[in-house]
Amino acid sequence: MVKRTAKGSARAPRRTDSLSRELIIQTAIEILDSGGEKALTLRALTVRLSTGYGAIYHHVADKSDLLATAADDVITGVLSGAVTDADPRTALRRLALGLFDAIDAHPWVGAEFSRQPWRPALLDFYESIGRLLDALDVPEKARFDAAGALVNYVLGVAAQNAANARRLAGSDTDRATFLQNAATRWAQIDPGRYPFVHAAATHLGEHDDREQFLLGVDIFLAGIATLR
Amino acid sequence: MVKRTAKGSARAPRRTDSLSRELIIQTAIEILDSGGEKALTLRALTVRLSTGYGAIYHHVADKSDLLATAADDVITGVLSGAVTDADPRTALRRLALGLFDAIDAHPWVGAEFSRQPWRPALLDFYESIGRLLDALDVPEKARFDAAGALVNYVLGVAAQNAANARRLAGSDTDRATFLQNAATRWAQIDPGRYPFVHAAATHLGEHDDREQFLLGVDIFLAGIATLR
DNA sequence: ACCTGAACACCGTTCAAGT
DNA sequence: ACCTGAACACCGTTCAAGT
Repeated sequence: MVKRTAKGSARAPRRTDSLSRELIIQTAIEILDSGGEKALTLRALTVRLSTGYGAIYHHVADKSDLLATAADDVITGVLSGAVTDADPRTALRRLALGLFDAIDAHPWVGAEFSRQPWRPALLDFYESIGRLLDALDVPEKARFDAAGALVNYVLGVAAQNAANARRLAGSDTDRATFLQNAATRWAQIDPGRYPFVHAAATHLGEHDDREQFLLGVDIFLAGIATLR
Repeated sequence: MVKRTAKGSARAPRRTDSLSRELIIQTAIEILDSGGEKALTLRALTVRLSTGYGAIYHHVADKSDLLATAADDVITGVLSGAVTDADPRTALRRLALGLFDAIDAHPWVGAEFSRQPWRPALLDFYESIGRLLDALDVPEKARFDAAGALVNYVLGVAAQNAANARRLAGSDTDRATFLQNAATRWAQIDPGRYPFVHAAATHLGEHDDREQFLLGVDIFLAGIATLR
């Protein structure tokens, strides 16, 4: 016997969509995207969903479950869109760039996967890398280690992006002035003791994170070619 | 007028070394090494040093200052010991391995530097890398990006080591059974859909983190050689 | 089954008060 | 100057109680 909604029409019928795991996770993603990892608190979630703590814990094991699932959700679509019909080198670059862009747009995802690189959501990523290395004639044993190294590189960049985003979210300076500050600080470094670091400060202002990332991937691919 | 210590001899003269920034940081390092990042709380520090909160905040700005300085302290000696008289390739491998071993011994240091890769304590590291790339005839512009990529790789591995250590510290399973569990979980992955990942599970048990790290460095150096 | 919200056991940090 | 420790403003998580 389903009860009729006897009081459903009192007041403006506040949408009746009850709480669900999916809704909680989507809301968490919104909070994370707009305010960063620090902004996602259970309190913030209860307010945004106008519910209580217990309601959330009924659908979600704990906060780390919430964060991990949110990260999975963001990354899943990105990786499924990867096309692998191009030549292996191009496909690998595309794959790495796809992950870079997704993490660049959602830095908290980078922090999460750098903590938990073995999440099932990354399975397709590993599998694609492995197959592409195969296509590049990398021997089986080396393929495993090479894939690991490449993933470490990608997630290393991811973690740094996340750290940068956290720093920017904390202060009220924007990216440009942040880089400016960093550049001037680096420029003050003693050129006698640290000639390379001092010279590097020159390039800091004009450098593009995405391009630098891609150059790293290229170095990697060139190195992998020697394993054949 | 310096007061004479009139009551200094009452009871066993409990060593008179008063609190200092250095003592606080050394104690923090001990706590971090034995219990991981989670174990370092202000409470734990006050107990271990038998003092109050204010005493600590008198010598240290806040907890992140404490963590950063502790990480600096651990890494400083390691990098100053690096010898650079070997051929550049060997020296680079040695440098990377030195950082790997230090972070392997103190995983929380890896987490910290992956969050703050521009700490002054890493200056010598960057400088050495830059000079060695110079010795390898890498053009100046590419040298900057190549150094960044290499650092990203090293710190990416560092972050993963830290994450693994955190996971092991949390559970009561040791490293061997942890790898065992991971291997069996990976082996259950559908070999039809994920042939590479499934095959990789075979190597998981016999693989050595340090060796895999070094192979990554070698791939990198081989790739860098093509930039000449 | 699904939800509420007070309560609990923690955090880092501050600050009036002591010596 | 250096230290004490109660107090504050937060956390994540639990759980008796409601529907």
